[in-house]
Amino acid sequence: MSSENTETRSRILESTVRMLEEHGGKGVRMGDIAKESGISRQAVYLHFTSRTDLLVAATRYLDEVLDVDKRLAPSRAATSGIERLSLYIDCWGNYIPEIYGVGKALMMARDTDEAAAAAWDDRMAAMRDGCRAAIDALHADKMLAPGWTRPKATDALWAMLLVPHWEALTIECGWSTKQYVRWMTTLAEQTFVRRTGS
Amino acid sequence: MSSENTETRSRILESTVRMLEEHGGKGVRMGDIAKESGISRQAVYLHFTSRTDLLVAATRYLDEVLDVDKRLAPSRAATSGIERLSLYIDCWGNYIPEIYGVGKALMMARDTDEAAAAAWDDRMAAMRDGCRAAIDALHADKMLAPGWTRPKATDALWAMLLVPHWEALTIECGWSTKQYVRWMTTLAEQTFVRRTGS
DNA sequence: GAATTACTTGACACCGTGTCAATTGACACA
DNA sequence: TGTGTCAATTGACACGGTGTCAAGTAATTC
Repeated sequence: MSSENTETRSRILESTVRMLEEHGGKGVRMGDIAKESGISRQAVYLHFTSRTDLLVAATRYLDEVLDVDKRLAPSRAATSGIERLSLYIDCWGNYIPEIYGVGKALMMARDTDEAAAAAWDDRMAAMRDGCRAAIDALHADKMLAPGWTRPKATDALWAMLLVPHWEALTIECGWSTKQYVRWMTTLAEQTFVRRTGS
Repeated sequence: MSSENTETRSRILESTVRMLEEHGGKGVRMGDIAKESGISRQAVYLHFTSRTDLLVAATRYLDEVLDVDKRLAPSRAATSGIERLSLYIDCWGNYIPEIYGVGKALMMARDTDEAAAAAWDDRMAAMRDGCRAAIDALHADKMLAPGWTRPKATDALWAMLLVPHWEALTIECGWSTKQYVRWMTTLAEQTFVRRTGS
């Protein structure tokens, strides 16, 4: 059921993403999604076994639409650690606002639903891999700032890139995505890149 | 009702804090608190109008117990901006683990309860005041790093000190409070304190 | 014309919060 | 000895949202 790819299934996913985006991930119920899809509430359960299942599918769907792999390509192709780091942050910083609605819904579902927690943790683990890769690249260049072990640097980079930090700066403080990306890049570079006395 | 200070009321508050602490703020229901207080569920509602009301009262109660004002005194008495900044971070970093359970519960309640959101925002605004004061002190010393306006620096400091960042580093990554405080202090200093070419 | 598929309708169980009304037991004061 | 009051108890219930179940419908296919 959740593996098929019917027309209706896609409509549900589209509505879900649209509504979550619109409402910042908050207060969107199964019934609302059904209505938006021009379908009965129960029909949604014909395609997704639970709200969490739907949310998880929605993130996957969105990742496909946004072509995450393509977006990450530049960072992966970087020739230096510094470049890799800044391209990764750029990529991530522009990605967050696009997945924020769905992500927020999933983050909130975490509180009560074990499966949602696992799904979100999984995504964050993937993000962490990106951080680790950037730190490793820096290390390979012998450009990792002194005082850091690679795991600790990965922890620190990962933590500063998490969604709530973005949320605070953009949504609460009103920073633009551009400002956010600039600041996180600066912060990461001043933190993790060895200072060469030029 | 919520202003009185009966024996039972205190027992409820104690149980609430204890249970939230124990369970990391998750999955503690009104009935659980009642049971823990040796009281019926309804009796809790005799002292607190709602779960949110109870949570808010619990944070206040905890602040009293922890004597927050006293803890903040050293930072307030600092004679330089740098000192103020680092003492504030030290204070905050040691405070978070003690209020984490209650804070987490309040943060989670935010999602569905307007009043909880307001209460938490209020606390975060207070924390922000501390940040602003530290940045202002730095500025007064002409030690605020170039490139920062005071509001932007306040935003950035505030955001990096938010609970989810602490949560990621300590709970998810396993850093100790000491490590967290050291790192946040370093991070804040390297970010906001002007570098004097010594 | 019978079976299959996708969907609808409506009822219902479960959970946790919050409300209500009737009752109990203790203490106070007269 | 009663009367009033106060804190708390008991049990029932409403509400909102998720998830389940069973019966029915309408279109497609063989």
